[in-house]
Amino acid sequence: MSEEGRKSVSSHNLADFLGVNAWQIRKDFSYFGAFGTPGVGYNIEKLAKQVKKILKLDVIKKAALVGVGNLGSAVLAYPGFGIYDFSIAAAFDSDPKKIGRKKGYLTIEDSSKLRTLKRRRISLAIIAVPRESAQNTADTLVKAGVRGILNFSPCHITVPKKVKVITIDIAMDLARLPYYMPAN
Amino acid sequence: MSEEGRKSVSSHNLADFLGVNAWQIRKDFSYFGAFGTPGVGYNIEKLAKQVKKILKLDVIKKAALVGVGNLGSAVLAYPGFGIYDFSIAAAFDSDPKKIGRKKGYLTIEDSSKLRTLKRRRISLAIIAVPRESAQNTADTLVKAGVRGILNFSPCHITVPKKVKVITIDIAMDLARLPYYMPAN
DNA sequence: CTATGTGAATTTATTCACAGCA
DNA sequence: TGCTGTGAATAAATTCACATAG
Repeated sequence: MSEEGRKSVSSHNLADFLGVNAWQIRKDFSYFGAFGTPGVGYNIEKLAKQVKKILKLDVIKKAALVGVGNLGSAVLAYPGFGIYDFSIAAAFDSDPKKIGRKKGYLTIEDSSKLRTLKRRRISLAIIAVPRESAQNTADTLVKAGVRGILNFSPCHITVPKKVKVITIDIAMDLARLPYYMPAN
Repeated sequence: MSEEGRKSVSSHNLADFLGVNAWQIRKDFSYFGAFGTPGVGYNIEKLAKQVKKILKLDVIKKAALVGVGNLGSAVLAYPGFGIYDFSIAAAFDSDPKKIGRKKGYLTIEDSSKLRTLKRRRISLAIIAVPRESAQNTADTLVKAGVRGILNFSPCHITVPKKVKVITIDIAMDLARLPYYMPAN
């Protein structure tokens, strides 16, 4: 909306877009303070800034990718990170044939260099390695100071409480569909 | 647990595993009926069957993949579908260089053949095409009788009410991490 | 003695309705 | 007049506590 030159948006606009009710939008915002203008709506720039702050997206974050196979390559090519002010700042693999190769704007590094992440102030990582190596990779990442992990392996990963893991299990997401599909 | 030869599991076991409370497990199950044995717990085979039924996972489902790029290839190689009794039964691409090529156990078909899905009784699809073609692909899938779509493009897809779409936005999932990470 | 299943109590979330500001 | 922000009312989910079954 901001890119389209719009200046303000009402709770009703937002509600329609998201498929919820207007009062729900207002009530939710109100828990974090009052940042709208009665009779007008919410200033779009200001609202975006507030929401980013609430979601802790107000500092630009760098993420490392571990595993540059098919899935990892797809992550590197993913066009959607910019909108959240994220960037993939490093890519690692353990395959000697890949190490040193360029992939987009990044050079693939040896997985044994993961410990440099702390020095480079990279605190997020994406795990796109085979299931067998997922837990090992996670352990190494935690030692390297990583505090948030996005895990694409279909397995449970154990980490210290200070670290947050979000696992994306493609099969499980596919399996959610039938529940919402009408019979026949 | 079943594969490990265990026969029964208590609400407390399950709760520990999932990180919730035992009464929550029992209450949730109770909404769908009573299928435990007091003093013993839940029969594992029976429970799995019940849960699959509740989640509409009791019939084996076939899914089609559209877009065999990096992400699509990763989906084909994904080892986790079996546990939900799912299989990828067809793969499509619009790139002439890919059509006809084998990819694992599947031969890549021309996207213009998507309409054969109805005849082949495939009612689920995974969209792994570039963002620009996502809506078009979805429209074609809906015409071909598909009722559930797993969308990997970072964009909103509009479909008739009878069709369920689940969108996985990798960037958004990554962006969820900072909220749960302690400061510094 | 152990573990389920469920009413009742409690807590939390949603919805309403409207006062008040631009 | 249009839209926000919020107390109050309603609805829903969670937690407790215990009767009951193996």
